[in-house]
Amino acid sequence: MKTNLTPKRELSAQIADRIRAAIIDGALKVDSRLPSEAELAESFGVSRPTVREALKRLAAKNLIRTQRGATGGAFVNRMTYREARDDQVTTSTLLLSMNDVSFEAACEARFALEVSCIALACARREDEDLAAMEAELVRQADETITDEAFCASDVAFHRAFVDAAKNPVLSYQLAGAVEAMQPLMNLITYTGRSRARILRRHRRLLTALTARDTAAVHDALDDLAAYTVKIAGEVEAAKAR
Amino acid sequence: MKTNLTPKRELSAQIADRIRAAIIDGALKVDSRLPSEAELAESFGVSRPTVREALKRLAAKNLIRTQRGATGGAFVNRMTYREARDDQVTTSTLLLSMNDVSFEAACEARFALEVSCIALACARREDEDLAAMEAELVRQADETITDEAFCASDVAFHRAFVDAAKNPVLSYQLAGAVEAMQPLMNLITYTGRSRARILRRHRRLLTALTARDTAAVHDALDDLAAYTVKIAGEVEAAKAR
DNA sequence: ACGTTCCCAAATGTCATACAATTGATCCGA
DNA sequence: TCGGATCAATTGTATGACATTTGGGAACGT
Repeated sequence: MKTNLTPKRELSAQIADRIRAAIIDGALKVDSRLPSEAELAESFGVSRPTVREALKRLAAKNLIRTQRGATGGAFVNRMTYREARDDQVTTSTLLLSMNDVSFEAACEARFALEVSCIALACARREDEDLAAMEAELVRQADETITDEAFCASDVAFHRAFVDAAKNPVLSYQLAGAVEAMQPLMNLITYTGRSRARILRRHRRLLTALTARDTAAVHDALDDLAAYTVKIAGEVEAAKAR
Repeated sequence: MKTNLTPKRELSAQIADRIRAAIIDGALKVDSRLPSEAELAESFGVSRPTVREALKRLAAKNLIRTQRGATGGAFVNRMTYREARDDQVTTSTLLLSMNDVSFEAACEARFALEVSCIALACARREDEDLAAMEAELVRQADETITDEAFCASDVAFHRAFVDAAKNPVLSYQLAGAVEAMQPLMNLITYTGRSRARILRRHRRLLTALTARDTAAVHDALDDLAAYTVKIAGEVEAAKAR
């Protein structure tokens, strides 16, 4: 972590890269303390503000946390599923909103990914998973909730389905894909009829999952994907008028 | 973006949050220029180093880019698939390495996710996709390459398969899952026999994709997943001795 | 000997200022 | 008109100082 810094790129970026590399290859272990800012500044031959900029870059990525006081300093942060997921959601959301990805493409990816946990979910789902999904269906049946609340419940329903696969890595990956879609889904106005149809398909999915019937879950998901794209198209057509 | 800053949290973090929120909700559009550091410092009532720490936090997340010179400044960055993917790979890699995720769980998630592009890949694969995969098989057949090179080619083969689905959102999501596994895969020593068996399964997958036979691709993937877990178990058992 | 209080040292957080480096724009001259 | 020197704006870096937080230890009293 001590080779010379080139004057080409920003020093703070190079220093951040060095420290990140040290964390990734295990030279700096979780919860270990980095040298103080003054020591880092001297060892890299730069000023303290430059070191601080480097540390802020790492803090922004949740790689380190800082603590003030006598025994304070910068510590290697244990990456949690929660932090990683939140990060991925905002990144995915921005990616979709900034690159005018078509609703169809995003929707296609989202439902395709969800297919990947069908087999595992059917094999491992427990009563509490079914209960969580059922609770969301109750919410969705309430016709007085807003479109945003309906969408949020939709997302929660699908996340509960994903969690039923009982694989945290899979949950983490899929949470990003599913939640990143929500802003796009929120653009859709849900009529009473479309809500009823979505609810019916959700119900069908839950029933199939309860029966551990992978083929039926697959059908329900495909059906839901097709209907989602369909009403998105209708909304867009209506907006064009 | 101008409400008062509380003295509780670090000022640079609060400022970064404000600007990030402005970007996410669209108040700051892609490629638009932020006020100069001096102007931001004055408008937030803080010093320039503090503003710079905030900007570095945003730069670390690829939300902005900075440019020196007369017409320079900080600009809202268009999030690219490439940047988002690289980010996700390092995050996923750290997540796996720091939380002692079992090889089985990670492997299960990885292959489950790959299943999601079978249908699309079979429907849309073009000759160039097949050629890219074939090229990797040639590399893997070379018995003189290192284990690391073999793993890298393995990853490239699967990425080519994913790309055949012709959905950038899907490619982005799966690239993270597939590439994040590479460090774990690198721990495995590939004997001549296991390489031959992996190669045979890869060949089988490619043949099925060429024929657009979804069921056969599915079988090949399942077979590959099972074999990967099996040799990982053997390697671990060997290490235990 | 024990507990409480107070003070201090170490570290991060913030500020002010200055200078260096870069880069597009402008002006001027041939 | 074109080319080049100059300029001004902006970010990058350095220096030094002070504020704030926080744990630990010394001093003190009981």
